[in-house]
Amino acid sequence: MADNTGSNSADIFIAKFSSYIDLSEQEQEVIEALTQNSMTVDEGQDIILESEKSSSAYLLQSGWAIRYKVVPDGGRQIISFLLPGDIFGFRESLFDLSDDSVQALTPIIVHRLPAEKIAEICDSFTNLSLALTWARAREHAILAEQIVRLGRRNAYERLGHLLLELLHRLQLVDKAGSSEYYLPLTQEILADTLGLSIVHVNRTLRKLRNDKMIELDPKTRRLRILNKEALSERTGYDQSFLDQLGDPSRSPQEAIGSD
Amino acid sequence: MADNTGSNSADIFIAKFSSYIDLSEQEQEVIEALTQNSMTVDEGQDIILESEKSSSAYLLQSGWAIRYKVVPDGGRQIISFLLPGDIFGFRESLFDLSDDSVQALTPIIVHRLPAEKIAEICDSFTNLSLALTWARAREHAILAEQIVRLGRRNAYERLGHLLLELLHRLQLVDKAGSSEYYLPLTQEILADTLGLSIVHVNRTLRKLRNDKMIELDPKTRRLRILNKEALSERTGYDQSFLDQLGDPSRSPQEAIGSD
DNA sequence: CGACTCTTTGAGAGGAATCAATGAGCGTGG
DNA sequence: CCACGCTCATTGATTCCTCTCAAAGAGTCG
Repeated sequence: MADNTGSNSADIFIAKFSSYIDLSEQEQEVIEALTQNSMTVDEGQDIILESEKSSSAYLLQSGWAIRYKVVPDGGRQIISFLLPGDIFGFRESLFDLSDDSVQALTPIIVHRLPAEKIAEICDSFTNLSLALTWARAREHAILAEQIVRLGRRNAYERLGHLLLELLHRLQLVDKAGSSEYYLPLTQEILADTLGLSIVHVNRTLRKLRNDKMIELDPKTRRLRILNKEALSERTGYDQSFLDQLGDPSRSPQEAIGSD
Repeated sequence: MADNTGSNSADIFIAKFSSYIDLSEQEQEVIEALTQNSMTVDEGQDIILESEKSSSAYLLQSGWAIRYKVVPDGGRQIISFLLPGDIFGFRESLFDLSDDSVQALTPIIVHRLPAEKIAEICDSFTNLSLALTWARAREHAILAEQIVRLGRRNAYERLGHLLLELLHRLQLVDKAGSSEYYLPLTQEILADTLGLSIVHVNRTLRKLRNDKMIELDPKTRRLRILNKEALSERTGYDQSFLDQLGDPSRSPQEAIGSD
């Protein structure tokens, strides 16, 4: 799935689904058809607003986005990150319940999918319907992990755990090296994700650096995890929770290509 | 728990789905057929174990259960509560990823549904497939709320907010009065749900009592919320998040995603 | 009447928030 | 070209929310 010459924008989705489900030629063509017309959204722009009922689903081709909610006192809680290859909005597109908002963290490219289209496709192609169900299950597992992180871990563990999860998820779509990746998050975003204050995120990040767990240059935004084993151990990160969500037949290492 | 006269064990599920989706006579009969053979699980027993791959889904007829995960240090985080009318295990039944466990908090009655059966039904009955999708969306909204609760609220708000959510969810299945219900939770369960210590839950509960927000008798386990408006205001509880999940006035769009 | 489990209280420790202020990098306009 | 304004990262000082340790009621069960 190298994204060089002759590569297709559908590849990332096909590769992702194929890791779990066998798609027929025809089904792959359907995905290709869906990813022909892309739209871009600027950094900071909302794609789905909390109250607005959207009737589309989206395939995220590139860039990072967040799903978030605002609390009465003005605070914000980030529910989850959306990374390349992720699908979002399909739940809201069915019922009028987009209870949370989605915002681009970087410029992103998405493919919009009208609700009718999804319904149509799911009716005709069993495996695509299954792929959608799988994507939902995956999302659920990620949310459950986020709940554990917030409920039962301290700041140090939360941060380290999140950074490991992101490494892992990015590797599944070839967007990370074996232990480093581009992390386009400000400390404020991290704070709103982990239920911490910005100040405390800053201090905890320093601790991680002092402990030689990570290297992070605020300029380049390049994050390197120096000791995955130690950090996983220290933060209670269980790789298997995402392994299940990737390719069961091959080891995760194989999926890591150059980036 | 089971109502006697002429009422049917399928009623709770039919009523729940009907609040959002119009089921045909035939579809209602399918549900009735599914709820004929029930099994009971004792308090404290696990229904789905973390590692064990279960290939069934379950309809929860009566009683309370929790979905939880254990962390390396021995702690436990409760992901969500399962109340009468809820469905669980259907995600795990499709893929081998039951990443969390389910345990009965009270004696419960469930109806087991083999995975093949689900697939079969979803293929044949569009609305039942839609109902399942709806149940998943509902669950997602509840998890998102839990994330906000853990990430951006203090102990007082977390507790009050949870008690309001439970009141609301129980009302949707006729298991609560206008402002009171049976709460079969120990303070330890509350602590593991809200990411707090038992001691702090105890103190916060007392504060809620002192503030005349609630009445709770540890003996009878009867909870009464004395001032819903004040408590909602104080804890940032937004009733609409669940209203959307049970309000019959909204119409669903098209069918999607058979499984 | 012990052995449990669950609740309740007290005291002290500590993790994380808040308040406050400085520095660094960047784009824009005078 | 440099100053001003903006966002983001950093650090110090102080406060406080929540945890941990400890121990004592209270209800239940055999």
